[in-house]
Amino acid sequence: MAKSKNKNTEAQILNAAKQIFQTKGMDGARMQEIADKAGINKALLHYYYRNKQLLFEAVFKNAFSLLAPQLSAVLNDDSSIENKIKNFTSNYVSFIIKHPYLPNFIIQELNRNPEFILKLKENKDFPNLEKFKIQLTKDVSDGIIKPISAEQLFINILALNIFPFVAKPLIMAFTNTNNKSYNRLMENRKTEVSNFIINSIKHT
Amino acid sequence: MAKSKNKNTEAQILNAAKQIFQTKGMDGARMQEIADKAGINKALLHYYYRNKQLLFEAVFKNAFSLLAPQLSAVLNDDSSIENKIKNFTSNYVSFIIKHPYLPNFIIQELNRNPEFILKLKENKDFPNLEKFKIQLTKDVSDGIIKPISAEQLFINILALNIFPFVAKPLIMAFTNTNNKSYNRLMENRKTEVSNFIINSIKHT
DNA sequence: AAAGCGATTAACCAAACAGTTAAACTATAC
DNA sequence: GTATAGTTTAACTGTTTGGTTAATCGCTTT
Repeated sequence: MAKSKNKNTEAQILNAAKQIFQTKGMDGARMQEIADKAGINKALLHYYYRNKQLLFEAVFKNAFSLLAPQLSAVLNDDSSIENKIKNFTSNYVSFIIKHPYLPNFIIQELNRNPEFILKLKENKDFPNLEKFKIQLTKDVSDGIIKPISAEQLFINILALNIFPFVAKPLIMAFTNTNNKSYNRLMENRKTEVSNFIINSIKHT
Repeated sequence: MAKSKNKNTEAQILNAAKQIFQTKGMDGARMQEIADKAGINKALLHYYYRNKQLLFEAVFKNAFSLLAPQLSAVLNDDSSIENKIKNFTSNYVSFIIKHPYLPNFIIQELNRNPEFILKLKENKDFPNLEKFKIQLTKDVSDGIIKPISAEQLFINILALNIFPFVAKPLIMAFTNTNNKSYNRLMENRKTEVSNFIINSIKHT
């Protein structure tokens, strides 16, 4: 515990920073608290990451790089629209359990600083709707799926999956659930949501 | 401008505080900035609201008291489920245009401090699902609506309506839209979303 | 063994910040 | 007009915070 130092310090910092930033946000986070959680001196934070802003950006980019592949997977694999929706919906809940603060963190910080996303868009792995759009247009003209724009459908998929986690405290209050029963609700959504979407768009 | 003082000072403070807190959050807001926006001395803030926390709570409760009736209206009026969904969906967009930062503010601050909602739940105007639940159960057993739990349907309605505003910067990036074209998308959702929901739940 | 060098620390600094104080201003009542 | 009470301000205070500095530690090289 005392001797395992040096090269993994950077990772320990990033990990501690992740926890603090994701729960408290940029403004609520304290460099001292991050240092404490990493078990190091505060000056060492500045040694590895010059200042708070750079440390924050490292955390943010790392967080986004976890979320983006989840979305790109839906948009770019070769299965049917129906399967894409089913897979994404069931996978997303499992993903969130591993990273409960992530979507809220990303949304909150992008609202605080919307220009930030421009940097992310330059990345070639940034989720892109083109393929999904072509596939959907074809399914619509083939009469498999009722007319709907790719953008609207994509927004609906994201909304139905992500929102319940982002607005968890609010929804818990409205539905009078505790943590346990809320998780049961979310577990049910793995199939509930995809059925809801497919019911809506599939031609009968 | 110089002489209209005294009794409306409190309102001016609350209004300035609203703008600052709702855009920057509790942690990002500065008492000095609120005082500047209200055009008064910082000490006067503490004269009317003893400290930052109390000023924040006044703003938060005020914000929530604007949102809650929007939801209670859907849940408690006497029209059909279908009409409720239609009305809420078209009204909500208009509501947001007047209060663009409101849903995000509430969600963000409740995540920061989930116990806060307990105070709000004591209020008798707090949105309640009971009536909606009874109505939906009846419609389901009458074969008008496909089986779905009131909680899940309610979550879906909220998600589809609120999420696009909460996650605006993110969705703008994914859909490659600017402010103008994004607003057009939102405008379309006034009918798009209610059709999407009704298509999904209505028995054919 | 000592020179060299990256990693780590304790102590420090200046700016930012929430909150306080005591005085000044303003209106109304006597 | 002056006493009174509520309102507003300038100046101040104590603390928190991001960031810096200079010294020390520990490892490798020679």
